[in-house]
Amino acid sequence: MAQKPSIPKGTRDFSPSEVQKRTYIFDIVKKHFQTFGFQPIETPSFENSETLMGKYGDEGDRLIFKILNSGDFLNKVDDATYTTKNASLLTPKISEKALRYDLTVPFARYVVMHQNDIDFPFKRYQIQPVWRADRPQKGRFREFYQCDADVVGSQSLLQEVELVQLYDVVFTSLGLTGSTIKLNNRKVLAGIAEVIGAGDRLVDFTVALDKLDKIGEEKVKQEMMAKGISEAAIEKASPLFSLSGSNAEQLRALQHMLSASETGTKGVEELSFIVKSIEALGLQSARLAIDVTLARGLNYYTGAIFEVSAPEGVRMGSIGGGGRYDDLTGIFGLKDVSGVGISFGLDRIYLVMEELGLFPEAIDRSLEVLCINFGETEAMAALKLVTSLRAAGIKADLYPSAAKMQKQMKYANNRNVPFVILLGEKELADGSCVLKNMANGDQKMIKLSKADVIVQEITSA
RNA sequence: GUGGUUGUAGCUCAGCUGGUUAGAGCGCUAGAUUGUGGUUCUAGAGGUCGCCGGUUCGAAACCGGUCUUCCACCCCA
Repeated sequence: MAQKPSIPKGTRDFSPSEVQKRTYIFDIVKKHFQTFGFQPIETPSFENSETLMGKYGDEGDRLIFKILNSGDFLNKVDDATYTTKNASLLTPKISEKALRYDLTVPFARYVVMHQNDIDFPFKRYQIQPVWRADRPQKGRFREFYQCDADVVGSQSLLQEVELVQLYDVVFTSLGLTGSTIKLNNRKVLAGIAEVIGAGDRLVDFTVALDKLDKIGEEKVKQEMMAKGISEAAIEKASPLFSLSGSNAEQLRALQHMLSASETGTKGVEELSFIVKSIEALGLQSARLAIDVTLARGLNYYTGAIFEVSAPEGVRMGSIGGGGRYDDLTGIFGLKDVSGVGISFGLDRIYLVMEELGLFPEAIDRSLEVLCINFGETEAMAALKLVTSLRAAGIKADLYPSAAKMQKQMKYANNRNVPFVILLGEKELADGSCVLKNMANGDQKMIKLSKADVIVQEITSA
């Protein structure tokens, strides 16, 4: 007896209607990337391990899927290394390649390798799957698509402004109105840490601060304390916990608080520029909100930080994020190339849209008309008709065998086909066919010579 | 990586403190209906109870392991 097949945890199969819906999202996103002047690139599914390892922190290294070397790979390991059973020592000896963990690091590698062929500023977009050996949860998979748009080679803050616009346009097009684009700046965070005297604890400070909306003020303070941040420093930072009001009000408060910090002041200026520009330009449906508690990975961001949260009432983590990184290509030896990018969490966007019922109803209409098969001679005539309908761009098909009519009709019904054509002995005799509207049951007799009338009926429905 | 949770028919799930041949709804197949689907009625097919091992006269149920699902943490899209 064959074993029941299965797929690895955290991976998914996509059925026809799911693929259709995903394609719908992809197409909208791509369309807007292109209207903003971004160009597509693709990179390999797997990279050399050195390219990826150490770029995402220890946690990241653990989550990278390593690919075992081919051949008799254990033979090449010396006994000493082998017997230590130390994964971090042994892994580099038996694995030289790893699956892509995100699109940003491979992109940095790409820019460095192709720097002579690229005209800067380079605006590229990339939509490809990435893999993480994470433990799956809702909206969290081990294989998922990332969808990034980055600009490298320009320090202008106008790029940040445009990326906010891009988020707005894409989410509006998808019908995901009412999403909030949260904005922060790494320099502001650094400034705060500096002013309160916890400059050396920047990462611990921001990681804790990032959890404010989730675990509350008290627990954040506890966590900061546990990480060794002094009580006095936490006391100085406490105005942050109750920072509220409009973007302008928050900016004023930050400006005041950070006046002693050069970095912090610079950060506030950058935030102000983006906020004012967006106010002047206007957004279609999204809201831009300053959120000083927004931290994100922190690993390579140096300026603006973005994060998009799903519309109110949907339980889902962020559906997009990004930021400014001043020295991403530096790790591969190319200095002074500033970049800024955003990412769309397509799998999560899909889940949110499904939950809110935002996909167009006709999206999985894979067939617009089905011809019933009445037998050899009728089928020939039907196929001729189907051919001309297809030439006119109609998704048409002929049932392949002269099965019972009930069966054929049921098939049409299950496939959600809006029209059925009946071309049997009677119709063939006077050169016509019957076009049946499956939604209301109406039937029309139409001459076979007038295929354009049939096309008209189908497309206008 | 830590703690918890889930797994029974194609799908959604019942199945009592262990006790005959494991059930329902939906779906599927066939018929009522020899040129008409979505409604109705009738009949039928379909399950080594996730997998491996253990306890027991007897396990879907109890125990151990493993895989999977979902959740919280870590981290993140």
